[in-house]
Amino acid sequence: MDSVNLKTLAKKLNLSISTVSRALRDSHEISVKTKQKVLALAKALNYEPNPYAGSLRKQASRTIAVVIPEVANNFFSLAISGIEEIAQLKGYHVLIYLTHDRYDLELSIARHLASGRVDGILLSVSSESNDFLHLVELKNKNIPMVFFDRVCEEIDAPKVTTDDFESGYQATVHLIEMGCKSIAYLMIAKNLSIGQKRLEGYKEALKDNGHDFEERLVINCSNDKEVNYELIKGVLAGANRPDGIFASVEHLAIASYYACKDSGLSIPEDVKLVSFSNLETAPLLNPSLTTITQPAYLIGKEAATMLFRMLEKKPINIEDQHLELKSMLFQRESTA
Amino acid sequence: MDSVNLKTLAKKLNLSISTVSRALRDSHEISVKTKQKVLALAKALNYEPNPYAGSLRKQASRTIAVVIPEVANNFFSLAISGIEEIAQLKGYHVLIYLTHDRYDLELSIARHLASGRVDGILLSVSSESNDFLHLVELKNKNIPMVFFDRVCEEIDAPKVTTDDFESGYQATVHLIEMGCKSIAYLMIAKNLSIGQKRLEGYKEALKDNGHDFEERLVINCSNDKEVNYELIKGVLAGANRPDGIFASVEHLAIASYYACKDSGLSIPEDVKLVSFSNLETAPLLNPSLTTITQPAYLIGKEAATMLFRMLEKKPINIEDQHLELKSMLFQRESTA
DNA sequence: CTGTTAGCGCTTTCAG
DNA sequence: CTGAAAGCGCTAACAG
Repeated sequence: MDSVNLKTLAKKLNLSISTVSRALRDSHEISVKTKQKVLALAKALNYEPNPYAGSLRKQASRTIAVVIPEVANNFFSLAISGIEEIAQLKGYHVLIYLTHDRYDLELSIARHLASGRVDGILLSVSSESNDFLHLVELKNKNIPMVFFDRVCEEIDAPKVTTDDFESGYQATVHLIEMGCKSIAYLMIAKNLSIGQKRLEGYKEALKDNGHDFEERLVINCSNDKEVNYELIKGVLAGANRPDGIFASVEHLAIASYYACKDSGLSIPEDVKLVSFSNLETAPLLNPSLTTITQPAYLIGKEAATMLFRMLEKKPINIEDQHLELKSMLFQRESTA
Repeated sequence: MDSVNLKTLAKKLNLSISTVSRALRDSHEISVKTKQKVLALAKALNYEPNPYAGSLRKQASRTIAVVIPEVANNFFSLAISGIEEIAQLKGYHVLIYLTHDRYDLELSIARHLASGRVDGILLSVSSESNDFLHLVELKNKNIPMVFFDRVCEEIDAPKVTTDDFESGYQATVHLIEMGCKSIAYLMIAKNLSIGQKRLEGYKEALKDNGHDFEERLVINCSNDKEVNYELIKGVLAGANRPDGIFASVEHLAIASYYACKDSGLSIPEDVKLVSFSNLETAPLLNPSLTTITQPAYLIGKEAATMLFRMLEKKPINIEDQHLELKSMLFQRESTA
């Protein structure tokens, strides 16, 4: 209860609360002398305005929410870095919410965020969410929202992603160039846009290179790493096993790695592996691994920047409604 | 301005605001009938209480702050996961602040947090901070605070870390057992407790195994990866270059990796490398790398649990004032 | 240039 | 069991 507030300052200076308030906000209708006195005392007493009083009064919290499936994943870690940097620059605070890819959590978080706790939201949808009414509701509350990476196509809001189609295409071409005849595509939860887009790139690349598309080579993976491991092992055990694997996300590459190893297959001799991965060190640690690296940090920054444009009521160009940033094919050595 | 609040509900139900408020908090002095009516309407209208009004009134925000050097680092990502999980369980919100290892940022963040924005703080100090007055001030404000990983020894607050001495010892013994005669220790910014503790373990292990400690083999590294790279290259170029490297943090291992490569030295033939790393995949990707993995997720959980004990005014056992969790030496193959 | 006052949405005495 | 009223700390009309 020793907290110093406007009242404390006002009393000590024999001024009214409003004068002190205005002095601190450097209002032009306060004399320089008074301002100095107020500032001096405020500094001396380490005055820090109560953020919640301000938020209540102004109906704005200078806080944004970042809602993501998980953070123990290089992509999201880097994205958060980018987001936090922009937020700090703008004087905003960042709340983190993890959905663990669970629909129920995403739902309750979304519901809660309608309370006015935040001025804006950066969201990457969870893989379990088929239904997105909760997001529509949020949008209807007029809370600015930007999707990043795992976007919700059905909602009209700015989106920032990688060039998923293009990089799916590149990855596949890469495997074909390495001599693969039969390439498996490991797909992340199939209601995610990224999995779909990358799949389309994969298909197109096959077509353009005279390879037949085979349904059996599209492996629908889940969030359960054990299950995925078994699934991949099954694929590798089959009669006409693939000689190339394209993992659409990092943890599927890891599962593939184990699956190959435990099946007595070596990478890249028996099976060539290319994967999305934001682990910059992966190809360093293992030259035989080709990765597609997303500009995660940049994606975070761009998404945040977009959100702040909305918060500042600045217009957003139509071509920026869906920003697609280029990913990079990272290949340490040619392993022909 | 379409937000539904207590007034809205009260009006529609011909009840007073206070009755509605009490009904929603399930107060025993409200009739079951009224409660049901209120709850029903609240649900129908998607009522969400304004968090800032509550925080202002109750002088408590159900929010904690996590202040860390960076998030694009597996240790902190995992720690955040642990923290967030506990927080969500307790119905708390999590604010993230990154210091980028800069003292000035840590200072201004600490200052701000004295405003009452959060009920408690989880902090990992930045490597640039020699001075910790700002943290003392925070403590004097009686804001519960728990240090994790990079702790501040000088402040009397609960701490959660790994067994840094022990694992420094283990890592060194490991290198000695691999046959190293001359082991370099790459130390992170020297005012960090973790670097010191690990160094002590290193020294002790040398002593216990009849190796002389050489000052020149303790390399004081910085936060600048380029600089570290050059530093390590210099060490490797010297006349009596080390045949073993113990990297006290992950990014120093990566720098070593590059430095060895570019010096024409191979790992582990010429130089054995052991490093702290929370990249579970590192030894998988490269079997020659031995890592010490911290239980990052657990550290986050324990630190958060401790903080909530403080928030709930529960006593903390003296032996828990500094929790040291065991790290694991992760070694894929014996590379003798 | 400064002060008075109302009110943001909520909880919580205090009255009935 | 329900209502009236005060007040958390701050901002912003409105007065002077």
